[in-house]
Amino acid sequence: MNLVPSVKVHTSPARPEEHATRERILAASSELFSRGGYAATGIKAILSASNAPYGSLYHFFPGGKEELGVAALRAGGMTYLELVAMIFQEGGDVVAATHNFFEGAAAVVELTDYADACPIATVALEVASTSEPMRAAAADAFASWLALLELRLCQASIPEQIARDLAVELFCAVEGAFLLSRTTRSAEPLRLTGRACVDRVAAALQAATIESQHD
Amino acid sequence: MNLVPSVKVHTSPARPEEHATRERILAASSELFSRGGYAATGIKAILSASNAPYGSLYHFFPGGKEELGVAALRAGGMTYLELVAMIFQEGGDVVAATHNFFEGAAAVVELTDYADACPIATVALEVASTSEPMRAAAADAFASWLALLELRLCQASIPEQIARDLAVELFCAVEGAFLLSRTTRSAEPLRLTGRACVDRVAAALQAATIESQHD
DNA sequence: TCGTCACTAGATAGATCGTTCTAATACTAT
DNA sequence: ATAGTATTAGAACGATCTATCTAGTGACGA
Repeated sequence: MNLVPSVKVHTSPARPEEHATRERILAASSELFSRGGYAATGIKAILSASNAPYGSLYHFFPGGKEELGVAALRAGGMTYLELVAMIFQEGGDVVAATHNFFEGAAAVVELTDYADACPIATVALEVASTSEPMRAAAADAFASWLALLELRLCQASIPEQIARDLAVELFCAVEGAFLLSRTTRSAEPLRLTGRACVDRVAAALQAATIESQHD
Repeated sequence: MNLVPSVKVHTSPARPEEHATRERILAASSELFSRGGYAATGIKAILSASNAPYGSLYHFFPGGKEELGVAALRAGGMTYLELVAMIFQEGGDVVAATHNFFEGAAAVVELTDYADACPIATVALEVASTSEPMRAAAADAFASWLALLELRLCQASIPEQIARDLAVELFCAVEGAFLLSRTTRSAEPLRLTGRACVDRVAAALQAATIESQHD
């Protein structure tokens, strides 16, 4: 008996999320959905982009296109959550992080010819009134971003209630700027609202600091 | 010869935009596109919603669905421009107008069960990278709103450069809040960002007023 | 060695898509 | 009355959509 794993590892189901084909389908879906929307992106386009056959898709996603849409929203939500976590590091400077976030977003939008912005927004608006599972998945993704942002602002000594509101305001500013930037094919709205958001975070931070001196 | 128009007026081509069927198709398109998106809305759904046959659609919109999409974006842009003009009246209080705008939007979103928000945003994100005519139509609509908003802020004695930036910030806040409200099925984001925007307009107004006293 | 299971592969079905087509109807102007 | 134009009406077409189905492959355990 050979206790040592064989030379060829192949697709080992040891780790639950190691299915290469599944990941390829998911990555292609997330990208294509976020760019052209859910309804406009066909199954065939996803399969050819991920080099996978029909069989694999319905093997990994028995629920069909809608299950794939939910999974893609979740994947996009996780990816962006990690991006936010990367930029808004624990104990870091939230003002600088806000600046870096908007600058990074503006750079990405320009580099991708105004195609890649928010991985959720396009689909979220599309399905908000027509697919409850997908709407809920999008809402979960948004909520996870807001929760992390609120946490970081709190950790920067901003009061919880103000931090919560500020997180929503930053989110809305980013999403609105994404919309305007993609539509006008210009990164200026992102940079402009970025500067405004930096000012607001700085003001909230200063207000919180001054307030704490009164104690 | 009868110089007086006959009793029955019928569909008189005297006025260029009097085609009832055309208007019905356009209204249905604008509504359905803005709710479910461009790709997900079929021609048949539009025709049955507007009680019109195929023949009429391709008679009034020879360019097919894409021309209809462009026209719907233009129509939605005009409708919203009139709404902004209604709320931000010339010589009116821009702070109160900002408040009214967000409150009105929140009320509409709630009344329509989170279906009707921005008539442009969903389609704009969908087609930004795939249909240049529609992308341009959406950009034109956005630009017209921003221009009017900037004008009203200027007329309220806010310096032009600040007014321009503030208009973009307000736009982004509204659009982001629309996205979040529709996705989470709650009007709270709209009211929250509304309060923040009111504060910012008030601050810009006060700063402008104080600045003018130095002269 | 054989059976089992996970996955691959793509043909096929049935529905729906956007568009075009012919024909009929209504109204205007002469 | 008649010709001409605008509009209506929906059948029909080819393309494409999502989903299902059968068959085949390769790895692993008994």
